[in-house]
Amino acid sequence: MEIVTPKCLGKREARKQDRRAAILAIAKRHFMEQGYVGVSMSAIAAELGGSKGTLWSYFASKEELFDACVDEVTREYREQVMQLLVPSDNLQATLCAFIRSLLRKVTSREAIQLHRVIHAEVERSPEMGEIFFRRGPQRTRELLAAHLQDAMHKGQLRAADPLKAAFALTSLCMGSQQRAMLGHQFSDAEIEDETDYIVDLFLRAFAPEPGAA
Amino acid sequence: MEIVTPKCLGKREARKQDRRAAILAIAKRHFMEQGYVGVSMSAIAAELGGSKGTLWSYFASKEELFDACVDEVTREYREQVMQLLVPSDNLQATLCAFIRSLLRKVTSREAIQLHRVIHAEVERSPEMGEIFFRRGPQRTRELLAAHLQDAMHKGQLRAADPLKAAFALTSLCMGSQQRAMLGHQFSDAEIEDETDYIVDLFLRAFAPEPGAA
DNA sequence: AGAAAATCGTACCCTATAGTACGGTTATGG
DNA sequence: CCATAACCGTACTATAGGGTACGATTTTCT
Repeated sequence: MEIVTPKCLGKREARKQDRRAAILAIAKRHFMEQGYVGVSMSAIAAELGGSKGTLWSYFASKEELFDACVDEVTREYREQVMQLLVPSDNLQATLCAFIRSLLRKVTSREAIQLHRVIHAEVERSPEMGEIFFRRGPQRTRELLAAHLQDAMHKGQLRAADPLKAAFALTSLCMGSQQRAMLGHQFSDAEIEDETDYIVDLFLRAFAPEPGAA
Repeated sequence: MEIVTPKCLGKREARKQDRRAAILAIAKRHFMEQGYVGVSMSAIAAELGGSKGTLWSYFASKEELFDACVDEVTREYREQVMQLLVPSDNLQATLCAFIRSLLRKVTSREAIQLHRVIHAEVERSPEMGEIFFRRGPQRTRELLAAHLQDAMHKGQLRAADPLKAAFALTSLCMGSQQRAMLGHQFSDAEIEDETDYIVDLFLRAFAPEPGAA
């Protein structure tokens, strides 16, 4: 039976996995750069180097390949965004670092492309949007919320619903994302300015109330 | 009869304009609902009722027709959004009314579809995004900024760059738009809550400073 | 009425592209 | 060493869709 054999794969199996990964990598790049309709299976097969029959032996249709790509890209994206929050003892510094990273991330070319593709796909399968939202932006906000709640307990911020506060803080970055999605390229200086502005605004809005202990 | 015919067009010209408008109306609906690639010229011609030749006699290509549609839709959209700010003597009430309308607008089905289509088109013609941004969201912000500047002069808000403040206020609505673009349907109650939350947050962040005159 | 413009219906061309078929070839495993 | 699974190359099918051609017909202008 040998269930616990993580890798006692023969060369056959190994090669198949490599091949599948190679196909996914190529397809991912193409789909993210040119969208679903902009990419032909023939083009992918051509770059892959083999014959079209081989490609179809791994993915039975264009849709199946595309779905696999979206799965992987969203997973990677989420994992990257989740790492942006690095706690420190200074609240303002923590928030600045987080917002700076988040702004960089959401205005990056790859994020723009991913959002574009996702948005286009929500039409075809509406549940995908909800899935993406819950596993992407929502998780980030939950993580951030936990941190804000800490700060609230410490009296660094006024008491409030931490999830809504996190939603507000990240929403403040969405204006920039909108501009990015409409073609604007942000410079480092712009990111820096925007970061400071957002954090300052947030800290004012959630400043501890004078009367509180 | 001659009811002050602003345009002494013969029936020929009149009919041509009607026809053109009819084509645009049909094409607009199709493009907004199914995107550029999702619509075939044959389908538009079929719904129009005539022959394909006629369609091509009005618009020389699919791209030309599409561009005309985007022009019109963005113009309508902008005009509608520009009317959302109705000044009153109560700042909070004014902002609430504006934000409520804006949230409703940016989460509406038609706005979502428009943004989707625009986003998809930025790839093909990057300058379109910039044009849309300047004539759409940016104009709204300028209008709002003028109003905020008034409030700042009156001491209802602390002195600050009004355009950046307007950008922040509208950014706060973008989180909701993101959710809408990912498929979430907002209820009236959600809009109401979100409105109150955003305006409260904004007013806290831009509260007049204690030391000021 | 008669010329001119627009329209119609329909058949057609051309290209792109998803997906298939198949016979020959190479690598893998036992 | 041989059976077999994967692979290759290439040619092929089928369909969709943008765009054209053209003769017949209707509508409008003068």
